[in-house]
Amino acid sequence: MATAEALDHVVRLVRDTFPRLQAAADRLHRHIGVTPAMRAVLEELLDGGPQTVPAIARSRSVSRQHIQSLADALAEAGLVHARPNPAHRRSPLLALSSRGRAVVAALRGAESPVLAELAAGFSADDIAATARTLSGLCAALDARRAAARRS
Amino acid sequence: MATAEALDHVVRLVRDTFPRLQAAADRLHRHIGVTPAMRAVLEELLDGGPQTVPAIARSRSVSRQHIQSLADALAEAGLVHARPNPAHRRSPLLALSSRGRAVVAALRGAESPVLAELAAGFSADDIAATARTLSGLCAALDARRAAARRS
DNA sequence: CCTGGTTTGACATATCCATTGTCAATTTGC
DNA sequence: GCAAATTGACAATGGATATGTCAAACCAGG
Repeated sequence: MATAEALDHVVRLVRDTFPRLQAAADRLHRHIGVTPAMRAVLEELLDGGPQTVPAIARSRSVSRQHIQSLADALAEAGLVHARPNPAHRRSPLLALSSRGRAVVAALRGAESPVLAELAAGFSADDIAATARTLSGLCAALDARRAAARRS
Repeated sequence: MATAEALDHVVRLVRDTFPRLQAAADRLHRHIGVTPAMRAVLEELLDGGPQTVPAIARSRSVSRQHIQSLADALAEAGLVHARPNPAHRRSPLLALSSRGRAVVAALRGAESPVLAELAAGFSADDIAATARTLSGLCAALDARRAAARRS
């Protein structure tokens, strides 16, 4: 079992790492004309198929209003389109357009050599342990948050 | 050596984890009256001793203007004070006030039981591997950024 | 059916993090 | 000393995200 101090260290590292990742990805996104948040929506649609705005918001634990504004921007840019939702007249399903698919592919393609270069510096075991830790941490934080919300 | 795919997974987890950590910390900070970014400055001063605004900005790789505005707010709140800098007349050293020290202590004290609870869910080895990975990742990203800036 | 609670879209407002740019004062390295 | 880098002060901007409100649509229980 880990100590609180060690976990604290990890928490701080996550906070340090995040803005660096954002900065590294930023030029790329700007160049292609999407923001990182928009990209996250595109990837959600790619991985999870067509979904409604509230469904995406729930899956990312953010407000539906925020996703709505991203979705509006993506629709205006022609990267997603709304298709009628048989299950709900007012809430259309968002689906990637072919341009949207191309944008995700372009982003991933541009990143993959960088990731490969960075990956060379790490052992597969450490990376696997990191993934375990972070996904566990996400789950634990979600559970706490749900508990807090109920009370 | 790790694969690009595995590292990509970790990158996405960092992006998922970060806002959850922010949200978890937020109520606490709001309650005490500092923002997470202000807290980071306070901790930098606690760990690194009195420093100038540009020094803090460099250590966190953010713009000095941003740190300046946080420092101004902290000074107004009485959590830090400027003391004359023997090495630079225009650029004072920021130091924690006793109230600032108390605020950091209060934040840490409030967090530590939560951290301990969360830490129980992880093995010490995984946490150590995670810390290694993230600090390596930060260093690699800093190096890339420095290289990009020079060119 | 119909009525009440829940979900949704649309719109407005606010907060925080962080950047970039500019100017004048200062410091520093040659 | 003088040119180049550093610094503080101010301004503008942008992005991620949260809340709050209202009206339309949906769903489930009588």
